[in-house]
Amino acid sequence: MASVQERPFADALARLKEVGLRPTRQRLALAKLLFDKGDHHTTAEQLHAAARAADVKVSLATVYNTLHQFKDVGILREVVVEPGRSYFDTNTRPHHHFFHEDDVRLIDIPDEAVELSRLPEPPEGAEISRVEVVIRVGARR
Amino acid sequence: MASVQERPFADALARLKEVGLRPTRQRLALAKLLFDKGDHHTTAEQLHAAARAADVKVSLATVYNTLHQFKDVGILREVVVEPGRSYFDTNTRPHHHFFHEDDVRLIDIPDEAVELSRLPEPPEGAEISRVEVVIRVGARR
DNA sequence: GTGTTTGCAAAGTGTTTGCAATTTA
DNA sequence: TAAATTGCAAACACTTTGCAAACAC
Repeated sequence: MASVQERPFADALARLKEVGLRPTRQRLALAKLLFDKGDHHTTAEQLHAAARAADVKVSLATVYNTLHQFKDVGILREVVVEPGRSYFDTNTRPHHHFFHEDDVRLIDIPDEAVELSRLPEPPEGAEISRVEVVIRVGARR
Repeated sequence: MASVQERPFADALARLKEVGLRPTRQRLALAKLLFDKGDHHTTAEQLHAAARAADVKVSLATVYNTLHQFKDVGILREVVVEPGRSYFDTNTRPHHHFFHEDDVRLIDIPDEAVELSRLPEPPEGAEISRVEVVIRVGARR
């Protein structure tokens, strides 16, 4: 089966309204591309390409802005694993990642597949905002 | 006490010879700045500034090249936590990091302070090269 | 209408590279 | 002296920004 998500009719428009972003043509189109086909990871360039491929006219600048707005309202998560390139993850639930160093690609690890049985105290005056586990993998020699 | 490390008289020259890098004036100076004062994290800019401050003339390009050479021979580790900026860690032993999002700073977590009691199988045909845990922290509200 | 959003092109940041001059072995 | 390294400046990749035109409410 294709992409039945938690919310069966996950509607881009409703989602934008929910988070208080004006549903402009560009934002709607990008939201569709991002959220209508299951969890995945994208870079700005990739999303921009996907938009072009879908005959959606959006400037790269808008793609960047939109990705950050989506991140700011919490419907997207930014993952940094490579110098000079940001990945955005449509899965905002707690989970971790494989980073395949050969084909330069992120793969989700379900939260339950990782168990952190001991964590350090955060530094004085600080509190933990997120724990990220990245497992770097490469082709088996 | 100051910085008595594993190898008491950790000598920059010896270290470079060990890894097969010609001990040039620049590399020696950078190695001293990096390894003579205990484990820490630096960016290229920071190291360049430290060099200037110590009256060592090195170009930024050489700092970048040197950091990567040091990384390639395994005496430095690259840590990516922020888009658009690489940190280099003089601690190459297994360990993890706090990333303080307010003052944009890495803090070492000793390996024993984190216990990963369950790890997923790597994807088909791949093998794990490293497991990185980054605990993002912010000021307590 | 009014405030928001877009797209463009320009600017910005961190990093890499080509190459002649310099240094090291 | 042959090979490696440096520094400069130019090039790069990715990202952000300023601002006038277009759009949403």
